[in-house]
Amino acid sequence: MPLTPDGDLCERWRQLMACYHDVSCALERALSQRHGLGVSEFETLDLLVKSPRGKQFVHELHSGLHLSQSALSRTVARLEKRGLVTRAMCANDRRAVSVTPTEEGRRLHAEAAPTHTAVLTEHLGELQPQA
Amino acid sequence: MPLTPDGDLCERWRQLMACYHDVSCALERALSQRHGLGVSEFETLDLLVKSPRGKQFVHELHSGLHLSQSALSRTVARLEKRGLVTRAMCANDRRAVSVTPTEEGRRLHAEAAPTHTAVLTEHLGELQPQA
DNA sequence: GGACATTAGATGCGCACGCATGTAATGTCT
DNA sequence: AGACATTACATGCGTGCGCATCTAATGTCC
Repeated sequence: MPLTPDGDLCERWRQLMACYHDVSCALERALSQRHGLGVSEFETLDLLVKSPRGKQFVHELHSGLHLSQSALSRTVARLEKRGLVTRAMCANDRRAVSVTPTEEGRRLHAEAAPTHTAVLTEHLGELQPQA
Repeated sequence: MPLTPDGDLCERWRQLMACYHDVSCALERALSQRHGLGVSEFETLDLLVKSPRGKQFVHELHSGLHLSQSALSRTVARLEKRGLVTRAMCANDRRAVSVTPTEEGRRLHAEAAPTHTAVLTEHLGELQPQA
């Protein structure tokens, strides 16, 4: 039984949901238990660490994450409170806030990334990459 | 750019998330605005209406929905409060609770189903049904 | 039949989310 | 420059979720 049998839309949606929830829950559990990070927090940290400039404005992060603006704002606040990122006002545009990962943030990300990959491999690996 | 380029796992996960959130949010908005139903509520109602016996036990619904047992319990409670389903104790096993859609529930489902299909078609239709 | 495990469902609790709104800074238009 | 719209972010609020736990009923084993 293929992952996307071509069948009706409803069936595709069902399978998409099933797959998403499976991976999503597994990620949440693994990241949370082993590193004390929620999925949103990890994804945010991930974007920051992989950013070329080493930092991102909040609205830049917003376009790369599936989070409402308010949720993102609070996620960054949580990360800052835990010392994983710092927030700084931008000089050019004093409305903008740039977010920079701290050393601790980079360390935790490096620690959690393998967990992230492992879960993805386990839950998304064998599921026919295509075909 | 194919939906699932075979690329690395991370990219597939990103696309899966993007697709899921897109459809999920669109569904939530449409069902909520036009029919006052959340996605979980619609899915629950949908399972009930399409059930051969015309009713389902809560734990049967549980295996067909991506909801925790507690979330499902509350979802059914919400549906009952709005008169869309009725809960009844099972005679054979007095722990079990069977859930039956009311006429109003069936009516609302019939009304909302086209919305559901429309959103799915719009957001999941053109996305290469397969390869 | 009595002790213990298991199953079905409900509920207390804390949390992350989205929506609406608030605040402040910037852009635009005349 | 002054009025108004827009952008960037924070925050009050309500809601749905998962986890842990509780109650009650059923199953199991001696």
